[in-house]
Amino acid sequence: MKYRKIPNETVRRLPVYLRGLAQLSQQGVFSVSSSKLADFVNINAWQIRKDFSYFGDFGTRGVGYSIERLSKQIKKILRLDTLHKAAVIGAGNLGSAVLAYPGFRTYGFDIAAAFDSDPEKIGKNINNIVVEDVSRLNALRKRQVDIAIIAVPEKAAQQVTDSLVRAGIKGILNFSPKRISVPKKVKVITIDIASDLARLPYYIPSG
Amino acid sequence: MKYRKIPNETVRRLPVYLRGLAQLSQQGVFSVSSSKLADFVNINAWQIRKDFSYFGDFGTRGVGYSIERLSKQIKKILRLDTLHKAAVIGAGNLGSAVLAYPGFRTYGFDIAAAFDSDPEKIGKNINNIVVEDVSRLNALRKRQVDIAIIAVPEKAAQQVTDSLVRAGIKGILNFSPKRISVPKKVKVITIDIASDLARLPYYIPSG
DNA sequence: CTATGTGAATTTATTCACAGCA
DNA sequence: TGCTGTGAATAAATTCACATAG
Repeated sequence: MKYRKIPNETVRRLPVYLRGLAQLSQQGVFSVSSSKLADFVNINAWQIRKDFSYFGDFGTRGVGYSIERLSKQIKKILRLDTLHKAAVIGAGNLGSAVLAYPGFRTYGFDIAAAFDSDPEKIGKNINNIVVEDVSRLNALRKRQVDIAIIAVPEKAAQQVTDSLVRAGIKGILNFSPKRISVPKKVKVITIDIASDLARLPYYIPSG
Repeated sequence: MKYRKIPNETVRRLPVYLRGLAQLSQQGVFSVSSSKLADFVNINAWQIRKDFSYFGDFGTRGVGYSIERLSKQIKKILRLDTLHKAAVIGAGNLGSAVLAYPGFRTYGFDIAAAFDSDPEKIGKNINNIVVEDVSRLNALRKRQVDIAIIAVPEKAAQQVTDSLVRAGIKGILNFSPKRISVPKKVKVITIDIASDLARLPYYIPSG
């Protein structure tokens, strides 16, 4: 293997592989070929092999990949081998859903705190987490939280973002459709639910 | 303009333009140039012009684009000019959040029904919609619902999908991380929240 | 003989640079 | 002059095909 820039699309697929491997592992399987994994996660076998090849030789020719070894490698690449603490900002419907969402455990995240500005919500216990006042966001640095999930109304998004940046947050999962500005050292990944829904009709044959 | 295949990525951006235009319109603006819109939605001006050029000549040289005209065109392309009724399957945390999500109105969707299998939830009123028994999914065809949003636990996803397909659903927004199989006439767009969170640490400098 | 790993070919998407119209 | 629309150039990602290792 020699060095090549890793495509963004490859990085996007790695978590999918990781989850597939976790499921296979739970089924008691120890080894898998690229074509088996392909069926399982619905991505072509050659794509899988190409993706892995950017990082090194993970498999054994004629045999396949060791699920444990491969999972460890992917976790390492994605930096999921160290614990990441995350905070949820906004304890409304979406924020509560995120707090209760079981899917994050798979990747080893610790959802460690929740914040809101509404006095009605502050102090409430959601899924074993007590909602704190959003004015205390600056304490996140000392609590070693480096990831934030923004689930606040659109108009509050930028202000919250600014506070998060000041609190030393390094990565943001943003559910607000509003573009948010951050210094370039901070990585933002946006999930724009309404836009995704909005392109569905395009693919639906009319009539 | 001459015919060219429309890139998927272009389709992905159209809803973003549409929302930007709606916001500008609300600010009382009637006309916008590609570079103004570029600032607003955070996409390059040349990208915007190229995207529009796939569909025809929307602008006026030297002037820019009429916001009303352009919005209408994009809605037509995305088939958002006809009403689409959508149903939410799963009235848990995520489903409830979706039911209450204000962002769909922007694109003219009518969230018309909600379903769950849990007797505790059936009959509950969430955001003015009464949760129905999931066994009644087959009535969706006659109610002219053509889009479904799946917010059920992973293990129920495929079964629910099969029912939806039988009920004549044409498009699915899928929040379940499990791959779901559908006949190819049905379009699925998946939002995989956990995977998106999982690639954040990759972009965060270690240490 | 099987399944990986990877150059090369192809396809897709982005970026540029500027001709052409208002 | 200002801003669109678009070929051509570049870059990125996917797909192929096969040499190579176990």
